[in-house]
Amino acid sequence: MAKPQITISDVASHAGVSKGLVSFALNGRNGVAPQTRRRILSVAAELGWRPSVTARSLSNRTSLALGFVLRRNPDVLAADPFFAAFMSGVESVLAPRGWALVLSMVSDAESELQTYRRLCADHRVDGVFLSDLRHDDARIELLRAIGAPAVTLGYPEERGIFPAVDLDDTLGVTQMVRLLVSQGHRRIAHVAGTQEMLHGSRRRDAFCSAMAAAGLQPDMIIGADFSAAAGAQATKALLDQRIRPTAIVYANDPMAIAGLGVLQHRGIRVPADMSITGFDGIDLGNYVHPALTTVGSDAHLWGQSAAETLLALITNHQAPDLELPPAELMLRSSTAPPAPAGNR
Amino acid sequence: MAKPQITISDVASHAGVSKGLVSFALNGRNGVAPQTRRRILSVAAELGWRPSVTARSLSNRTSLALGFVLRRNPDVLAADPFFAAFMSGVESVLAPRGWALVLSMVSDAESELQTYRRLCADHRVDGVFLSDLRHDDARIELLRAIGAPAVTLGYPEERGIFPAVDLDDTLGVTQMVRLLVSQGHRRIAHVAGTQEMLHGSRRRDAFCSAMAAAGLQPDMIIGADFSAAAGAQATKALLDQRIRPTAIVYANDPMAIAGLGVLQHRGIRVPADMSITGFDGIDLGNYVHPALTTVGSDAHLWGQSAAETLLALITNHQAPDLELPPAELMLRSSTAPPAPAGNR
DNA sequence: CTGAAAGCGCTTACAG
DNA sequence: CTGAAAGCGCTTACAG
Repeated sequence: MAKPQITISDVASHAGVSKGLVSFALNGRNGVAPQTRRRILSVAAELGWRPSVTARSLSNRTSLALGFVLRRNPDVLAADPFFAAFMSGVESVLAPRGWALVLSMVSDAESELQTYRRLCADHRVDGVFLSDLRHDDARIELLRAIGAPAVTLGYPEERGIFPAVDLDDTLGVTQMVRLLVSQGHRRIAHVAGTQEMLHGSRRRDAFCSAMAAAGLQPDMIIGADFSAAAGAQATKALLDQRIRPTAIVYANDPMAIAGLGVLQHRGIRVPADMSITGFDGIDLGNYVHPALTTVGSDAHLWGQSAAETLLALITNHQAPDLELPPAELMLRSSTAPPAPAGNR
Repeated sequence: MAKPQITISDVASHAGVSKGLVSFALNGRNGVAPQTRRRILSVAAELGWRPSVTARSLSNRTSLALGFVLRRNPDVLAADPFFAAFMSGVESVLAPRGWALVLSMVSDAESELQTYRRLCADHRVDGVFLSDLRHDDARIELLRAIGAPAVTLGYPEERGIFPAVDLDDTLGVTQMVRLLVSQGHRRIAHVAGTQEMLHGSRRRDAFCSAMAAAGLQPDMIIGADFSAAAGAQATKALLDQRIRPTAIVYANDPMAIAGLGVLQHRGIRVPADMSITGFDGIDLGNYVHPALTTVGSDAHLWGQSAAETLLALITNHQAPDLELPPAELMLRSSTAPPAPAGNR
């Protein structure tokens, strides 16, 4: 990190021009003779000049970095495949352009807001990603007030403030219910995710609608929080009811896998005695037995699109909403027609 | 991100001193009368002054940020609980001090080196974490040449270049083997992790030593790469051998969970017919059936300690190696004495 | 099309 | 103990 750093002045003197011109050439601004520009650029390349990000930031009030702050229980996060894939998508657009990703992990709402505030006030980032949208999400108002560019993953309650990159997850729930209904299930339960989160309540609502559409009562819904522990708990509660469901639609895969563990523990065969479905399409779901039927979304693409949208917003001061292909049903082996009534 | 930013000059004029003095007061350098310092600090607080990170970086050649570059298959990463917990540990020391974490995800060795080089050359970070150490790890030499402060997770092959924060994982393997042996197992297999990685080969070596110590041949070792897919594959290979093991020690939890799926699929009862053990202590392991006996390490503490060590290295230009408490055996339900011979 | 100069907001010798 | 000034490495009006 020492190294006799070569600067714009070196390039300027070697090329026999002023620093200003070098800067113009570098940034592709017009007002530089094509020939001069070429000369400058080649000198810069020869010298191996890397313009200082810091110096540029100071003049520009720009940082060439994007921010991501994650408020999550580490256990839930660890089991969640979303972020690794999402971030590799983000990186795939940032790296080639020389941008960086600043990541923060926080545990509560207060430090989450604090972190966004700090990141922006310190000009550490030029824009931020907003994930895990919640009802009455305080982050939206904060960032609007600060005037920070942001992109939301999915639509927030109030649209139009920031561009959204959306990937529909309700269709998957609907398809799941239809699948189960078509297999003959009538008593279908739902183990819901955190209801403060938009995607938690959205999946639950989609479940209710789909049930209603099939003429069924969505009366077996248990609240959980996306964690494996809660998934197991909810499953036990469901099994202890007087009337058991014949199928369970979980709001994410880790809860489904934990539920599967409970079912196996109680000697309930999946899918013969009970059908289950997950949500997210995590890799491990492919390898449990039976392989988990789930809904998979392309998190890598999501990250890529969100990064592109945010970059566009930063440079153009506006960017359109983007609708990604909806999450797809991944039919595997964890559902089957319900056992004949006598078998229960 | 607009906001009429208040600067050191504002503070200086309000306090009736020069910018230099404000800077001295802020940075706790001596040469400032205690009373003056107090006045300056209180004016700064009143005005709500946040010294510009960028400006400071430019003068200082310092960035107040640490770098983490991750080279991983997103699928493997997603199933790995390590990084979420590790990073929350890192964050817990960075955030209070106003430092940030710059995260990169890359897929191959070349872009990994490239990323380290860029991060350091651009002064985007003041130091970096080195995880997933490999044999002949090119990153070590690169960072040594650059002169970048770095801390390694675990000891690299050549010690003493950078401080290491180590958490022994061989003891856990040894205990695992001893446990199985004490339960009567003799044919114990190992599904190994990526051998280019130090922790992959280290766990394998520990397995061999422990077997040898028990007077057993470590002749049932299958190579895998820490992914669930490879874990399933390896398990099938093991089952297709003429002589089957009675227990399988997996190098990580996702492989063990995938292996469990294969065993269940083939109707092999765990632990009655086959004992299995994992490694890492991921949350989900608690909820599969049977709950996975594994070895758990405190990744949060690891992150915290690594961050502290790296910060110390940056400010003091040296920091001692740190040895964390070894990973602990988490005894759950996936092992039992082998079935009587006739039962196979 | 090009140059000289001021400015971004800090830090740090150098004088006093 | 304190002030005035130069410097970090860029960018950007402003002149020509």
